[in-house]
Amino acid sequence: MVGQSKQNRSEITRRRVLEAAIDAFGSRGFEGTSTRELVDRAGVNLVAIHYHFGGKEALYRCAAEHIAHTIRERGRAGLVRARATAGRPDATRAELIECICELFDQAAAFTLADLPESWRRFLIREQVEPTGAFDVMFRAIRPFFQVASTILGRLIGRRSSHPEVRLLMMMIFGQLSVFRTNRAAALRLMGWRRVGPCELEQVRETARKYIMALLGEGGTAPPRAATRRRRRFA
Amino acid sequence: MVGQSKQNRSEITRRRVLEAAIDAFGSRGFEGTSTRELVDRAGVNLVAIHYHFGGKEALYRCAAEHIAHTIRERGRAGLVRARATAGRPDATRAELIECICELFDQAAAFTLADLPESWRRFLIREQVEPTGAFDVMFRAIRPFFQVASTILGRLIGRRSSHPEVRLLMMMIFGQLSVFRTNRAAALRLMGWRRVGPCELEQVRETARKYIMALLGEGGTAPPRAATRRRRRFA
DNA sequence: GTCTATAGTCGGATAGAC
DNA sequence: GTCTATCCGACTATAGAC
Repeated sequence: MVGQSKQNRSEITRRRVLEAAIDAFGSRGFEGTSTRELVDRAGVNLVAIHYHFGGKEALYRCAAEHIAHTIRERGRAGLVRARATAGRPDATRAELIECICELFDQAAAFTLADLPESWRRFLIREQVEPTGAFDVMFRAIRPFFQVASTILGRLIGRRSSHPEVRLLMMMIFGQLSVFRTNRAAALRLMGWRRVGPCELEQVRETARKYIMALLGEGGTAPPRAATRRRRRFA
Repeated sequence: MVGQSKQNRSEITRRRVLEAAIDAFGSRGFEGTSTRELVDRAGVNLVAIHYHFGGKEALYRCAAEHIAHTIRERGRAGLVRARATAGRPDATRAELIECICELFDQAAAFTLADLPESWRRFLIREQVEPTGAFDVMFRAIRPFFQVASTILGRLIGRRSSHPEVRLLMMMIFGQLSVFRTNRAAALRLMGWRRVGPCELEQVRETARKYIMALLGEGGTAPPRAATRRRRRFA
């Protein structure tokens, strides 16, 4: 029982440090974060970082791996569903469209709402100035883009690696991510105080409408299946 | 002559420090930048920062003001043209569409190509974690969005402050800015090495096409006036 | 495994000579 | 206006007690 408890304690310390690290690195960057502040927040001793991770830099890499792991876990189910549709040769156009809308819808929910603010900052930071940590996280995100380009490729009749497909994919993604990466400007211009459930819903509905338009399905856009989700406005 | 030369020298020092500051702050952030590194790059003495700006923090604010000033200068001409069209009650739909395309086209050229990489980072940093410096820069950017929402409002028949107009505007902007804010992922997914003139051209052409589609002008999209600009591919 | 104590480095800021 | 010299605080990392 004692040995078990000690192992757990070590694991708990690791976890606490890791979560405080993502939070702090995300908010103030690598240089802006001191290990003292970090261990204070985590409620562990100063040397815990060196003991458990080997140093500040190694901790940063572990933080990236933890984010990558979480993204993978969170996205797995949706990815499996999307791959199933994308791989079915007899999938109808309507099914493919619903599938791509659903995929971006989930991406929006995840990156704009579910993901904690500091995690979001961590990711953006690495996009703008990639260190080795970016590769680690990108490997977790890439499958989402791969299946998205497969579906979009089928919809516009080009192979998934065609520049036209990739541009379409990036630009649809941009329609969502602008509310994350240009958050300060977006909030001011939209007159929002934050990107909460109500705002997210507006973004999702609009994105869905625009995906249709970009795919040339302007007139036929059906409202999102009302049975699947009932979202309360905040 | 000597007095003149001294004044110039002072101005030159200020300018050198300011430019090195934007570069360094943009690349490594406020905390990640040391004043020693900064003055080395600028080729001035360590105390120049305190003498000319009053300290590291004050220098940061001045850097933001310098960026705001540059944006204003750079955007003035295009803004005047766009305002003229936007304010003309008899402007045709085709003219308004050309005007909004032109506006975003310029925004793309500016933010994706003309703006130095470190300036871009400075802006993104302030978007994600706004300090007082964001307000300074946003005041320079806002007029662009104001005229854009006026034009888009006329095109979709709503007042410029309507959420639908604002969402449309943000999402069109997102289509462009994704190549700046999610640059690391964008480069990998597009298979690009950088966002150079050739890549910019692809983004612009595609954005133009998609703006048409979002405005419901799918079938009638004319290619961009061929006489106005001949861009060499890199 | 966790702690205290401390080494060694580097940061921003200032005083005062020229 | 610009420089050198220096202060003092904060940082990461390590040694060694418990």
